[in-house]
Amino acid sequence: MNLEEIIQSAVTQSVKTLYNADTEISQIQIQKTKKEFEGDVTIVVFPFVKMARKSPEVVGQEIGEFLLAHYPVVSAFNVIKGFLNVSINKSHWIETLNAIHSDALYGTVLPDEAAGVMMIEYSSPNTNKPLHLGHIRNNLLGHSISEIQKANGWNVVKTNIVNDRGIHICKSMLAWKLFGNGETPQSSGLKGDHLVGKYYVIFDKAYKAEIKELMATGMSEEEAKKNAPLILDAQKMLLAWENNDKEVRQLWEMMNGWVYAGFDETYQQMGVSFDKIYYESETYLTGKAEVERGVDEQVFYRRDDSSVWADLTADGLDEKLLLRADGTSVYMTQDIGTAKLRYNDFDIQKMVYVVGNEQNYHFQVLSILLDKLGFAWGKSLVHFSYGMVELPEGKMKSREGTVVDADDLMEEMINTARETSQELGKLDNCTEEEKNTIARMVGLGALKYFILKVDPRKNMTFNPKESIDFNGNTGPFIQYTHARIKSVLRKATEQGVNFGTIVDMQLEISEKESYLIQLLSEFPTVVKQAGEEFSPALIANYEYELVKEYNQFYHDFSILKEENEGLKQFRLVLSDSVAKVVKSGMQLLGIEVPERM
RNA sequence: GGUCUCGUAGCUCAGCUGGAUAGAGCAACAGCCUUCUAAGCUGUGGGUCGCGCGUUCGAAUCGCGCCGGGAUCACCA
Repeated sequence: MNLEEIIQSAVTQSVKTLYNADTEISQIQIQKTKKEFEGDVTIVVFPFVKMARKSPEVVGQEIGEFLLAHYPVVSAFNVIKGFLNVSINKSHWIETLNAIHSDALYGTVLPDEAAGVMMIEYSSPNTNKPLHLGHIRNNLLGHSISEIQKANGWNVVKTNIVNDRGIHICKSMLAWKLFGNGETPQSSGLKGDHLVGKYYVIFDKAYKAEIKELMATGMSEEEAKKNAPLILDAQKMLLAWENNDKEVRQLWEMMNGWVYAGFDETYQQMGVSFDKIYYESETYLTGKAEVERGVDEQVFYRRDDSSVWADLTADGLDEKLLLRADGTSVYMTQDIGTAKLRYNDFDIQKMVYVVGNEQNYHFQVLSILLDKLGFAWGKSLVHFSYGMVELPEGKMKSREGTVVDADDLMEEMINTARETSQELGKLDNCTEEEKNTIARMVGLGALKYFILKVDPRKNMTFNPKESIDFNGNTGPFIQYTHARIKSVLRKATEQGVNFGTIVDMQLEISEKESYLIQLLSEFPTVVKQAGEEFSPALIANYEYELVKEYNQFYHDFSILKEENEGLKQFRLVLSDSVAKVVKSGMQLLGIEVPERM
């Protein structure tokens, strides 16, 4: 029984004995005592006032006395207004710390035989341009959520669907063919995805110029857009691709190859990975076949022009196109095909799509369609819908060149971390290699924490002019605390100090110390909640609070210089436990923590 | 226009399954390194929780209505 359960049953018993009334669990509200009051946990007494027919103060007093008399974990209490503040026996906290310290996997649940597969799709890039800040949020959330669900006992399969076909990639291909002069990543030194992105931009410029020219001859904008030679050529190329034209396919494979090499580098730097990657070029045909099956089974219908539709009016939605009249597939078709392949490949119990909130409607529809097609998890698929990353001026726009490039940003962060370390002279005794490793950890830690600490559902603002902080509520602050603790533990080892289980349950520990244990004891609940709510932000904010408290403790108390041997060992165990929870919490965020910094 | 979503300090964000005087960080100002890492600690100032009504012993939190921002309602992905 954990503390909350103990208190719950204690309160139930008190109310029964004192007022002869039954209480439901939901009526017993237990919260952490606010800092300005004495005590560890607070019981809200208002719900019992009616049963007792006495004032809140009296009820609080009576329950408090009962608890104190009958439950040894309770060491004191006070009542303020309708709040019963209860102090918990120090020995309970020491026992709790011992339990935490001896549990190597503290806070995480290993998947057992019965645990199902949770497939998590994230990243899902197009192959026509490099990754940007929006993708960073997606990737970090996807990776973190995967780690969190693993910690909650799921067998997680991380997946990625690469949108490698379609008109967008043909645009880059065409521009490269026309204007590229055979440029390659090798010849130019450009990262493959950036090189392809460059030609996507070149296409767009040339295309716009053509539109302008056509409009000068009196054509309307709409017509010009449809009739510009470049777009017509791109469409021709797409058709050739679909018809397996050898030359087009070769060019496509070459340029996509460049992009994948580039993406791999970015993913590696970001620290994200996938267990299974799908490509739309390999799934869209399956999608078409599934849609045809839907027609056969009469869950979809075909119109006179031979386009295929799903009628979702019964579900309160519209009719949705699934195949065009010319038989080509749309976005939805591909997602159905991908789902089918995944269904065949894995025994999926829960499917999670990490995709921006602009696609809420799409996933609402997809869920219904998959359900109609008989996928067990269709109805319960999770669209982990996250908000956009915006600039102070609003949305990032590639046309206006305000897109924040993922590679650039990461590099910038790492450089800043390196400079900061240098200024502070922190790593003077380290090798170049160690310095680089730490700069990378810290720079990326700052970026990742900055993004993950905010509620994923909300839009967030990134100001490129203000660099991401390294002080305060930041990743480096948390990493720094870990490094600090590790430093103390190293010194303890050097001095031959051993610390393990605390045997003296009567140690005089401070409020700050017992509060730290209380915080540590919340970690498993936070991990569970983060899993249920799909929120890395809960972990991030928890980590911050823990570390903030620890730093106060660190400032106010001596550890190695403490003369009382029992206390010294207690503080080492406490510090070690904080470091452990900091590390595993950060690991759930995909952030590494250094031994020194 | 329909649907969804957000609005908390100058800025970035917590708190939202109703509970005490609404919290952090940044920025500003004032302190703390002969002591385990000062990327730290302490203090000061800073709020009509968008507005109004309702439910309640109690509302930033729940409901309704406004106002303001965003998303979406494609034979785009």
